[in-house]
Formats: sequence, structure tokens, C-alpha cells
Amino acid sequence: MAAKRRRSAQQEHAADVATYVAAGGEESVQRVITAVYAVTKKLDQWYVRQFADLDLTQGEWSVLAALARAGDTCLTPSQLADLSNVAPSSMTHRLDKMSGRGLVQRRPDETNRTRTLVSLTTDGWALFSAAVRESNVVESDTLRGLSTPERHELARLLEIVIEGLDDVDA
Amino acid sequence: MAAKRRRSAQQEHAADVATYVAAGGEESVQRVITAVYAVTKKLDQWYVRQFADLDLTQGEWSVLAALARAGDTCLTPSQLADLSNVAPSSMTHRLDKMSGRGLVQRRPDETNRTRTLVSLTTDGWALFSAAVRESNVVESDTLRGLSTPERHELARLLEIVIEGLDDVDA
DNA sequence: CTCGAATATTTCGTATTCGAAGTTCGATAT
DNA sequence: ATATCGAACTTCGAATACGAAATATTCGAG
Repeated sequence: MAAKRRRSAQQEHAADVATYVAAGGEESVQRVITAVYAVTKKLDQWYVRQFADLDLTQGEWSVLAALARAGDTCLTPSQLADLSNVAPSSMTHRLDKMSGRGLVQRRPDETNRTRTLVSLTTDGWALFSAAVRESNVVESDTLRGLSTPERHELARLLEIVIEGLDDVDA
Repeated sequence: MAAKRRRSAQQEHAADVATYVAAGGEESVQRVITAVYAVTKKLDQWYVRQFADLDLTQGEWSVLAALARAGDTCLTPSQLADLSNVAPSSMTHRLDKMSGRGLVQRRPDETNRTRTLVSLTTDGWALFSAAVRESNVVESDTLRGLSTPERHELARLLEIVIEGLDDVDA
């Protein structure tokens, strides 16, 4: 690490891209994908530390965020598993813990009794809100090198990518 | 899911951002960060499926990629743990498996016998190369909505973010 | 109406991960 | 020289995750 500390993050990134290109990747693709992963990797590290203050793991956060984004709509354990990228069986235990802590509540779906509906409690909403405000600090710091127009341009380009995301596996 | 299928990924994304903003996040920040995570989440799903063909987990891939990016330089288990965002103790077992499979090799550092030096074998390099070429397919598909100039612009903006990444925790 | 297939969740055994303690080696101060 | 502190890796027990089988309910075909 100390040896690499002399090189700027830019140079490091450029060298990484070169490695992928040498292995058979396309330059214009690898430049973007490698950069995206460099950002999320750093963000993930910060989230772990930030959320530790709130006694929240990344897995629990993903459940909290999914339910918050769903708004009033309740979600099933299966949907939460999909949204969190984990196996359904893993979600069972995660929800056990979180409901035991009073963050979420489970209730049977009256119209289909094989289903269980999960929703945030008041405490769950409060924790979500606290987590958003905490993480916004590091996220904002992450983007401090970009002007407001640049942020909008970056968001615009990423949103184009998102738009085509669901069509790829088809 | 079926209910949400009518809404475009754009609208879905905009609603998610609105949720974070309502909880106390800044709009220009949340638009970018949420989009970045939407992209990596989808990519992660594809990686799992693609790498299954090569009998490779994401954890093993992160080791392979870290060693490949290091080039000729050997890395220690601690460095690999840092680069892979896992605990050192987890890396021990992971390297056991991978060296048993002939992908990496461990050898003692002559200058400091507390250290172990890890490097890719020929098979490890071959698997890395195969994985890059496989993943380049979906990565390329992911960016197909962007023109070449747009990809460069996206890369440029992300690289500005990367440049400031290491200064944040200070 | 009933049987069989499909869906949703949970249970269970195995594998992976983490954090803490243990072990070995290197560096520094006395 | 040696004693102590720190660094690097591993081992161990607990927690978490996964996949397959088990359970319960719904839906459709005959």
C-alpha cells in the first residue's frame, strides 16, 4: 500500500483498466465499469462504519431501504430477498431479527395465506431516516469534486444506463 | 413486481430518489448515488450467473482480480483482505481453497517471515482472462444505451470522483 | 369436487464469514 | 542483548448465508 501511495488514484485506475483491456475487455466499457466499482467499494466501506453507530448491518439496511422505497405498499419476504440479492431462506432469519428488534412487522396476507406481508414500524422509519441522513454526509463528501451541473450530467448518463438495465437479460 | 412493471426504470428510480430526499438526503447527491447502486446491483446479479459457468464465486473473483491488477507484484493475505473488503481470517480459508484448486500459490517472504506472498498461477491467469472476456459481454450490454462520447464523459466524471475518494476519511 | 402442479415460506444441514484470541516473527528502546 | 510492543497470519467459536427438502396454500384440469 505504501508503495502505491505515490501514484494518484487516477493512475491506479488507469493501470487497472489497462489490465482488464489486456485480458480482453473493451476500453470504453472497462473505464466506466471499473470506475463504478471503485466508487461503490469505497462507499461500502464507509457504510459499514457509519451504520455500526446505528447498530445496523448492510443486510439490514437493504431491507430497511427496500421497505421505505415501497412506501405504503407492503412487501413479501420473497420480494425483499430479490431486492436484497439474497436467498429467501436468508431473509427469514433476517426478518426474525429485525422484527424482534421492532424495526419491521410481519402480518399474514388475508387474500393469499401463503404470503406474509412485511412493513416498517415507526421505529423502522425513524432508523431509516437516521441512516439516510448519516450516509448523506459521506455520499456528499464523495461527490464534492463535482459541480452541480456535473452532478446532473453524471446522474443523467447513469439514468440512461438504468433505463436499459431490465432489457439485458431478455 | 408485476404492479411495478408498468412503470419505467426511470420513474422507479425517480421515486426512490424522492424517498431518500424526503428522509433528509440532498437531491443532487441521491440522484447519483442511487443510480450508481442500481447499476452495480444489476451487475452483481449477472456476475453471479456468469461466473457460475467458470465455477467462480464473487469472493474468489475479487482475489483473482486484485492479483491480476497487481501484475508482477505479489500481494499478502492482509492486502488481499483489504482489497476484497473481507476480514483477514476469511482470506485464509479462501486462499486455502483457491490454492488447492491451483489458481494461486503461497510462498513465504524471505525478507520477513511473518509475511506470506500470494501470486497467480498460470491457471489463475487463464481463469482471470476468461472471466474478463465473459463479463465484458454483460458490461458492454449494460452500456449499450450510451454513445462512445457519452461513455467517455461518464468515465471522466467518475474518475473525478475517484480522485477525491482517498481524502474523504482523512 | 378432487387431484396434481405451482407458489410462498420456513426448516435444516452445510459452507462461508466475522471477531477475538493465539502464535510467530520483526522492530525499537533500554 | 533482551524485553516489550507491534505486525501478520492462522485457529476457533459464533453468526450469517445458501440450497434442498418440508410445509402450507392457491390455482387449474379433469
